[in-house]
Amino acid sequence: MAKRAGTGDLKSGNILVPTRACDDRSVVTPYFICGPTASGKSAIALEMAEKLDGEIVNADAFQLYRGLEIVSAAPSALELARCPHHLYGILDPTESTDAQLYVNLAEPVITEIQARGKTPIITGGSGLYLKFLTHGAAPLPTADAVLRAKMDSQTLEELVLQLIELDPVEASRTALQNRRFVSRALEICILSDQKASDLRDGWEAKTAAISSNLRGIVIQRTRPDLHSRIALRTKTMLDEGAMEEVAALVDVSTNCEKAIGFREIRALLKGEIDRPTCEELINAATRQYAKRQETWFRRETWLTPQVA
RNA sequence: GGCCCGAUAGCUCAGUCGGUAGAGCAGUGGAUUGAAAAUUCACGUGUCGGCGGUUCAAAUCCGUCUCGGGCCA
Repeated sequence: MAKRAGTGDLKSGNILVPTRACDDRSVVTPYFICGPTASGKSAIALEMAEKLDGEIVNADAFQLYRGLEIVSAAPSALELARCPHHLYGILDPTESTDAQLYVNLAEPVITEIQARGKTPIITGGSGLYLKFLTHGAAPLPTADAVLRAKMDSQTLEELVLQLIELDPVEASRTALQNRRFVSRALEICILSDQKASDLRDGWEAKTAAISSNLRGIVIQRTRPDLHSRIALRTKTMLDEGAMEEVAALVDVSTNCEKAIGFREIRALLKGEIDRPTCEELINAATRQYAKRQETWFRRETWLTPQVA
């Protein structure tokens, strides 16, 4: 395992690449394949796996789930057979997950692949998960379900006032209209009994140098191309069992039920909407998601754009 | 053929007493460190169906034509 010097208490994001200092050639640098949904990451990942003698590691928040294969557009059995795949269908739909949990799952898998002398091909579109994996997590307390439930019952204004009182600096940096961001900042203050602004402060500087040692691509397509691929995929999903899949998912975590298509297909199953409406709702949600992903990956300048 | 209703942003529609128009959705751009397929911010010029007319001024009133939808023949 290569440990980067000078990253201090960074828990992760520093074990994946050889350090420049020792230039450890025995560690195989992972290869990242990113891009918006429906851009064709899986196909390229398979190609790369064959070219680089690699194994594929999932970086998609919803393909982690078992029983959500069709809706989450996970690799098919045929694709899975072409090379070793990791972290697909490993969570129960009743479970929740988060970025740190993902890293905890992914890091051992990646180092193990490296230990076998194979190339980890990390592919997926969950920007935050990838960011945690590549750049590590700030030393912050983990989410607390009880506290979150309590905060969910408060108005945004109440939360904002509390944050301003506990940590005015963090409040000034936070988008105060964004309930998620406000409650997370507040949660950090309450759980750690420290200021979120202090805890987050040094972190960004520490991660600044990491990008230069990462390698990977971000797949780019024109919007019309991407939109037509999305429409085709939605149609295929619905034609090939997405309704049965959702019907079978009775007990799901609130996390899991946020999968695009889940609510829409449930409404279709209940007869609240018709098939064309369902398809269009899924398409629109997917297009919007793809746009957000493009915005996210645009900032990951270490990724080499690859026009598909 | 006669009568009635409608025609306004890509879509669905609002628009008061005449003062040249604005919502939702879609779309575009941004943010983003433990819910992220989440959450959130910003962005609205369009022959107001066409042509005439009245008026200082027409999406708005009048006439007429076109296209929908309905009712009566």
